Amino acid sequence: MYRTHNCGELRMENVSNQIVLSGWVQKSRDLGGMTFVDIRDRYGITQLVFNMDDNVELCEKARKLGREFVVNVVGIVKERSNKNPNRPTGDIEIIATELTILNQSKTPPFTIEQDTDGGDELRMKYRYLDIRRDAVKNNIIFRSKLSLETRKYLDSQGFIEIETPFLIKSTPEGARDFVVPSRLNPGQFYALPQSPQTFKQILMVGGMDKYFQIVKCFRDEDLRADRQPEFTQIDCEMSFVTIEDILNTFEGLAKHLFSHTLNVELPDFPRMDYDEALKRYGSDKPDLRFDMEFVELNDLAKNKGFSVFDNSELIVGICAEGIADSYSNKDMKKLTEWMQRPQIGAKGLVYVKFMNDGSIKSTVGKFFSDELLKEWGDKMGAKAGDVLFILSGDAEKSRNQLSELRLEMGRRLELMKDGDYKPLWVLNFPLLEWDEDSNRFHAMHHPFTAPKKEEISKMLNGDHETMKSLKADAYDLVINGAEIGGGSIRIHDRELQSKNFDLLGFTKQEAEDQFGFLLGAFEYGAPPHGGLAFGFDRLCAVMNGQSSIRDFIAFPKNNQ
RNA sequence: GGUCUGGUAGUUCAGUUGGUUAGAAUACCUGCCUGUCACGCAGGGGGUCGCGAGUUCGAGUCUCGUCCAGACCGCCA
Repeated sequence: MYRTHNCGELRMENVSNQIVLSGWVQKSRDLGGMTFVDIRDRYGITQLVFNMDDNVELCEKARKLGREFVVNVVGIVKERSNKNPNRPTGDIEIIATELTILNQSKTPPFTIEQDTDGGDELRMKYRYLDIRRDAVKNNIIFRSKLSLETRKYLDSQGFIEIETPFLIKSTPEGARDFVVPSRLNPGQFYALPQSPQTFKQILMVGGMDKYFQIVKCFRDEDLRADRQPEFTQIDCEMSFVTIEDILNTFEGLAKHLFSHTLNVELPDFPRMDYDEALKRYGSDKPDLRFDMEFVELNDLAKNKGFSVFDNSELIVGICAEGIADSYSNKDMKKLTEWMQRPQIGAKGLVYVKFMNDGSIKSTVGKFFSDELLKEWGDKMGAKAGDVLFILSGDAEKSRNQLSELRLEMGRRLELMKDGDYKPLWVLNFPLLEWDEDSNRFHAMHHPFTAPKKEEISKMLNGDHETMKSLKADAYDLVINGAEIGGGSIRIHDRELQSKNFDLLGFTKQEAEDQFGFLLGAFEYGAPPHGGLAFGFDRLCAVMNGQSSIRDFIAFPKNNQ
């Protein structure tokens, strides 16, 4: 009648017409011959009822069950009769003949239920109790399924899973390394890999054309809700491929995973240039579950006598639908203050309300005529009832700030719906990023990323400004505004790689010391190659509509 | 490293302009009830208000310091 479950609180087995249940029970009440034992929602039934009938001894035992016990119950299953027609049916009744208490439990510090009353700190301290909760357990089961499906798909595509070392030589740039003292070389340290990047490139030189690994990576940086210092990547690399091959292969992986774990069939992923993403959404990882695109107003708002706008590099806005009448002046003031918090740092927030009665209210109403404001509205697709939010100033800053506002309005207007998945490839990232503080270039992706083919000559001969504009064959997969993965075509030529290290401020000696093994490998006919890595924890979280990755990790790190 | 928010019963929280013996819900214990399903009823135990100093006749409440937690920024090639 019931199959055996290995992965639940209750293990059910048929034993000669009897059923044996093992697991945790939570509460019980002696009901004079019948004991009700609540368990957590599972198997689609709301609870099990252990019917002890007139077995006084069992009743006494069951009665003593306090908050959490591990029990073995032997009994016969029957569908519950339900005398109250208003109550839902489907409960299962067990006519119990034996009840063995396998172990007892102290009163748990928080309720072990779907909606627990435990705070984060408490749940982490008693993670072994927390994991018993379906909310966490199902996540961890999902994670297992996801890694299994990843291996199935990549195997079907001819990929080979290869392990790379964890105790390695430290590499500079990027995040801080975790270090491990070396016994054989006192005073020296191993580093833990921030990613298997160089190893997988060496595997390409070694002819392992399609490599993958589900691998732990380590970065000694502060935590976030979607960031842990040790995290898991689906790390991949392929030889003799174009960007198109890589995108198609891993779009295929993403589709396979959605299809085989969530039963969601994703349409082909749209693609967008990095530059376009910034222009339209102010972000290199736009959340496409809702529109609210940026509209630039320089031509309609600049040099019309409002000095703040006149002195701005960019005037850009978004249109939030249907809130003109519901957002009071006070709400607007609060929103402005929210934008002015140091974390966002907007100087101010201009709004134009198109009221439902046809009137227009705006913070800049005395500088611009209603006709002109109407023109802005038309350009931005505003209807009666909508509000324009406008920022101005430095182009990059304004776009960043407006992007935060866009997401906030998306949250407030509940435009990000559960079960809605909007993937996006963001393409053609810049190769280099100028860092004002250290007065040098950083690799936007990493130092092994290749410039686009047509940029190579510029890269070899160009001046400083040219370097800033170089584009790379680098790409990110974004789903619902979360960066799920990224990768690039790599440099496979020793000279070009040396030039790149040079641009990044490495001396010849440093490059040789740090990456000599890779440069050396390139001299033996390194094939053109490229790849990418998916953030496994984030993928789990995004697929389940959760913003924190913590509950997909059995033993997440606490903040120090 | 920075900004902000918080720390009160096992737990989640409330606590007014500083003013009797610091409350609620839930959990826990005892008894009653028994076809319940957030069962119900009656009773009970449980708090160094994070820690330290200060102001005051009087501090959970105000000030300073400190510790811890969380969010965000920095950081995350």
